[in-house]
Amino acid sequence: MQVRLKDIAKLTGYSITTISRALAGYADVNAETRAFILQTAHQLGYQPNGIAQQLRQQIANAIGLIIPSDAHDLNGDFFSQLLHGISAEAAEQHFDILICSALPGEEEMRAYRRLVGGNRVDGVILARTRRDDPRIAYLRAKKHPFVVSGRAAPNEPSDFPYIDVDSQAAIRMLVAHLHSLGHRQIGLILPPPDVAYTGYRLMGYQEGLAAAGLPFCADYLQYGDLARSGGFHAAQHLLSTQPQLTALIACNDLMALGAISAALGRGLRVGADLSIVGFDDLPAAEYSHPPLTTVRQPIYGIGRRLAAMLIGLIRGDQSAHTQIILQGELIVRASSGAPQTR
Amino acid sequence: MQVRLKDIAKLTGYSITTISRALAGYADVNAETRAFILQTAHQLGYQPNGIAQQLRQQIANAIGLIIPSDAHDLNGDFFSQLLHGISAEAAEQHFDILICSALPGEEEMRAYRRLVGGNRVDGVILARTRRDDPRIAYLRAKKHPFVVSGRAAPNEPSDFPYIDVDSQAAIRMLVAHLHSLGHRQIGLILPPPDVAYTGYRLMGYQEGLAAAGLPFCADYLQYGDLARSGGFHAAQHLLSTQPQLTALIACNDLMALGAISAALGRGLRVGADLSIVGFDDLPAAEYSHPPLTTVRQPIYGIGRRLAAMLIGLIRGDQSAHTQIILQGELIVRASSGAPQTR
DNA sequence: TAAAGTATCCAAAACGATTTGGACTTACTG
DNA sequence: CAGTAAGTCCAAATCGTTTTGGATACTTTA
Repeated sequence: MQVRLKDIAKLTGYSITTISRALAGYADVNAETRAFILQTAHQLGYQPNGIAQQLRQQIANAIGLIIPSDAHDLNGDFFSQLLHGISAEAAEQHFDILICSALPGEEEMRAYRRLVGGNRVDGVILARTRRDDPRIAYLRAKKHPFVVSGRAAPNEPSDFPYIDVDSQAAIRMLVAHLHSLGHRQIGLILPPPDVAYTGYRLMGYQEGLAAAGLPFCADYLQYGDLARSGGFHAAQHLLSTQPQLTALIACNDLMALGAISAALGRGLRVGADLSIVGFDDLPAAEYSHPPLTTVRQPIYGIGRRLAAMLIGLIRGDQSAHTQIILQGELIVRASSGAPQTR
Repeated sequence: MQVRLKDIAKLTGYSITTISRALAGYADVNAETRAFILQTAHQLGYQPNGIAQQLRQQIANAIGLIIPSDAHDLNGDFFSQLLHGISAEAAEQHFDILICSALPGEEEMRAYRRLVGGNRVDGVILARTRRDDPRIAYLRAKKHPFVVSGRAAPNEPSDFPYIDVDSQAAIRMLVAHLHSLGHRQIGLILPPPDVAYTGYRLMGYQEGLAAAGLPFCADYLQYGDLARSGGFHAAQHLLSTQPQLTALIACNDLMALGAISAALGRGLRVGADLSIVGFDDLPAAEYSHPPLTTVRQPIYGIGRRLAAMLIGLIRGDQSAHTQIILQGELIVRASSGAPQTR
């Protein structure tokens, strides 16, 4: 069934060693012999057994990605773009990606132990850092290569390689943008409190208000679940309890899209009666109605760079142990405009 | 560093065999001995080397998924929902998912050979079947377990296990829906011709027209790339060359969303001046403006069932070799309405 | 009391590759 | 012509498990 080195050896009359070395391109094999062996191998459709290679070489040529499966739809576009970037880079470097989804908590840690402790992957990419993240503690203790999409929360040490967007500055930028349009009452829809970057975004909001000389009001805050529905409900609540708001900042695009739905549902003209801005610049942002003002985060590129960093670490390149903070880019579209009183 | 059976053996004084059998729960190990071994193993943080287990047991406990990476964003929600379903089921059955992205063509086939021929996965899930799909030919020849999301094209044999939605009937349903609202000029935005299901959707359209007593007009057809931009451009073209159209059927939701953008951009009121319907019922459909009339396809559930089928096949359960065709569910929302002349 | 059974344990052989450390020829060098 | 170098090849060890086929000692049975 499966062709092994042994079969080629038997057929050609050479030893397994020679077959292996011929295929691997070592110089101590006669050119004719190698040609003969290569031809036979090809004829038999030989494909090395990856598992055996991995065992012998002690490398899996795979990186692990454990997806928090609580998100109803994995946060759709964000994850799929990140994954796309990761897998593109991994493919180029001949790495596979081992994915497994698990609920945060004990099940998730079991998955990490199986993949990491079980030597099934050479490194891991972590996404959606949480506060006091047990995964990071585990990987750090294991001294297993890993890179993270997103720093640790503000008051925690980020002593690991990561790529993150300066969301603090980005939110400041959004506040400034809205302030410059004339907005004075700006609400904020935050990610869940246990998400690591929530702190940065809240700080950015407060700094932005301060810079604009606007007061901070805790009633203008709402937490959402990062999905459309979370944004929808948060906006519903804010708009009914704080009708003086003329603008909403949602901490990601999906929640912004949900907020737009809520606003339209209440008969508000988004971009005029109410401005709504997001964060991510998902493909959906450009095609929403109205198109969404947001901060662009190069998710695909981040995925690629994360994979490249991780593979560098796996290969022992210590210079890959870096911490990168990217600046987001403000993308102004029609969902934000000067406030109008009807 | 890494704890092996040998280490536990040395520490406890028992043989590797006994350690292995104790951990595996065999009856020929004394209860006290087992307790002692288990405790020591736990103390050392023993985690079996998955690679070695795989080699010895000749199973990888992993299923493969090769993503066509041509799609700019992997078709975002669709893939991420499918993946979510697959990984949820796989996780429950203790299978991992090996993902690798590759451009359709030679690179893709290399990836298949590496994963399948290299014994790195026990089975493969195929998505986005294409006409005359070389991947299917390869897997069939290898007699490697695989399941497919989507049948082969209409004129090709579908002699493999799959799950598909009866998109022919679904498109008929959409045509009937639009016809019942009063539409007589209905355009169609199709997937690329090499996609296997394109044929079914076109047939459904033609049958729907026939059932409604409407003539078929080839000028009412446009091909898109399954992404928002494809729908946008296809709609642009149709609306400018065939201004008599009062309704557009897009063969997936993303293209429908793109088409809505195009229509709104031309100042049309979607659901009144122009009705637009889609296919999939992605999360985005519910939150679009106007909300999208579409046919629901249980993507997450399909992912789960595909994974369950595949794992059944891997375990040798021949009853898992089935072909399932699901009926879509018409979801009427505001993007379709009676045609109005302005 | 011999035979048969039971309870525990283990050495060695897999799984399929890579790599080490030579062996054996033949050709070159001083 | 002895000694060294170069060119080919290969047996065996190794990676970390699981499993086979006993071995050994102690109990029970006839």
